[in-house]
Amino acid sequence: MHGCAACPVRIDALCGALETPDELETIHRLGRRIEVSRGQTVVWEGDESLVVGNVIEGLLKLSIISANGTEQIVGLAYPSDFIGRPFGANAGHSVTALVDSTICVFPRRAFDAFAETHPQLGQALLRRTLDDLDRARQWMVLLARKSASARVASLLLDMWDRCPSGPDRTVMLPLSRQQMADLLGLVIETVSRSITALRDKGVVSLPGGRRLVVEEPDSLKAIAAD
Amino acid sequence: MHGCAACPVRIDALCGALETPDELETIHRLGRRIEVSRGQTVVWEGDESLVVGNVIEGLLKLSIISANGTEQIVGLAYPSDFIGRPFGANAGHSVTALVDSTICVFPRRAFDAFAETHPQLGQALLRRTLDDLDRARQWMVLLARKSASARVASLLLDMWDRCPSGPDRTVMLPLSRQQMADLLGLVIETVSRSITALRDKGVVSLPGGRRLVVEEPDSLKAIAAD
DNA sequence: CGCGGATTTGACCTACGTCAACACCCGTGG
DNA sequence: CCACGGGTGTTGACGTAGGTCAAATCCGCG
Repeated sequence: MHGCAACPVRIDALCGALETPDELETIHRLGRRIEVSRGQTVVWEGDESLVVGNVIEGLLKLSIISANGTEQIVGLAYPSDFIGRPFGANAGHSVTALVDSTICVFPRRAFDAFAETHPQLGQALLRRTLDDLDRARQWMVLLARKSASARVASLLLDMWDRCPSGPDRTVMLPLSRQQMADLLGLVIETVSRSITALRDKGVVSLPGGRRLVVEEPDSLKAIAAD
Repeated sequence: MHGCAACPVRIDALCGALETPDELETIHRLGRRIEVSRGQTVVWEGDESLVVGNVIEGLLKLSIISANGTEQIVGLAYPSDFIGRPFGANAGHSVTALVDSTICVFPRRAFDAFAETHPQLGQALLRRTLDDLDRARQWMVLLARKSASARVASLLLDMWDRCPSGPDRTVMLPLSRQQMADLLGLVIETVSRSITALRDKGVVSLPGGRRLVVEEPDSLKAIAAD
């Protein structure tokens, strides 16, 4: 028993769309809560997605290896986000844990069948996917048009409001410089230089250990805008 | 009467998911076939999408104006593609005709209601949206990692198999250099230079008037790969 | 203390952007 | 028939943001 009733993301995640005790019971029996450790991959680019599921805790990356060998991170999955590729098509990207995470997985075929017979769930997944698409397109603008410093500033702002942060304006950055670079379409040195430039301007400070303090949110927003 | 039965894209478009005569009749009464001329916008970025619909004939762009004023094309809509943003959220991008086109539009609210009561349609839209998302992420890799010439080569290949082309390897390019630049995250001069470089290498030839002949498909593919 | 990975810093180079001419294509009108 | 003009595309000269390569420096951990 993993207790959907006690699931910390039930309301926000896809399952929140299910209402009758009957439905909940069925999906409950389908799902299995698993722990994935940092670096572990749960879906491989190009393979049929064997599982789909919800992120309960942690952070995963969605990534594609480009022809020239560099990795591009095409999305992040935070708690309550849905991962995997339902309905037949092969996964367009890998899904890998960036930090130790716990996810609730369903066998893909069983999930497909369940979704087809429970319109509520299909509906909810559709809305979620439309939102993901909007976000992906917004990110395309960043990749295509923004300067390195604007990209970095955008990312830091993103993480500031999506990541566990202290009461002061401190964020614990979950990404290495390399991962930021993979996400922003830059190289590691450029990310590093951009961040130190922000520090030198007093916009952020770096108390060490992947901690970041946003000293001047407005300046950061201005830089992020381009 | 605009005759869904005679619609050239009915099978491929979203409506292909509807099966009973009853459903078809209902959606038929909801839809209206309209002509949009080159340059005309049917959905505005940031506004609530008043209409959604299917492209019947022509080509539209999905675009976002970035903070610094440059336009980024985040997608193209070919015949049988779905356009507009159902379900509440404001449109993340504008939709504008690149050439004179004809589309079949539905009032957004009525479509939303119809989709919620007809799971078949919701299902079909979900599959389509998942595909769009995969494509958008693939495009992110191009924008983030590929060289200018690889981007241009990728685009030419894309258009070669999606656009009406002669029995020889001739394509009628539907995009101006500016539009290609907006799509590829480049400036117009760079696009122009890349294309002439391809011509000089004998990979393509340009018989004038926006026509393009792919002389060496394999070379073009190699360049597109990076 | 010493090791290995992550991050920073520096010197240098190049792909692409910028700015400015110029050429081409086509319809209009003298 | 040719002159003209505006939109679209090409070419050239030049500058720079960010990539590359290499060397410190930092930091957590046995």
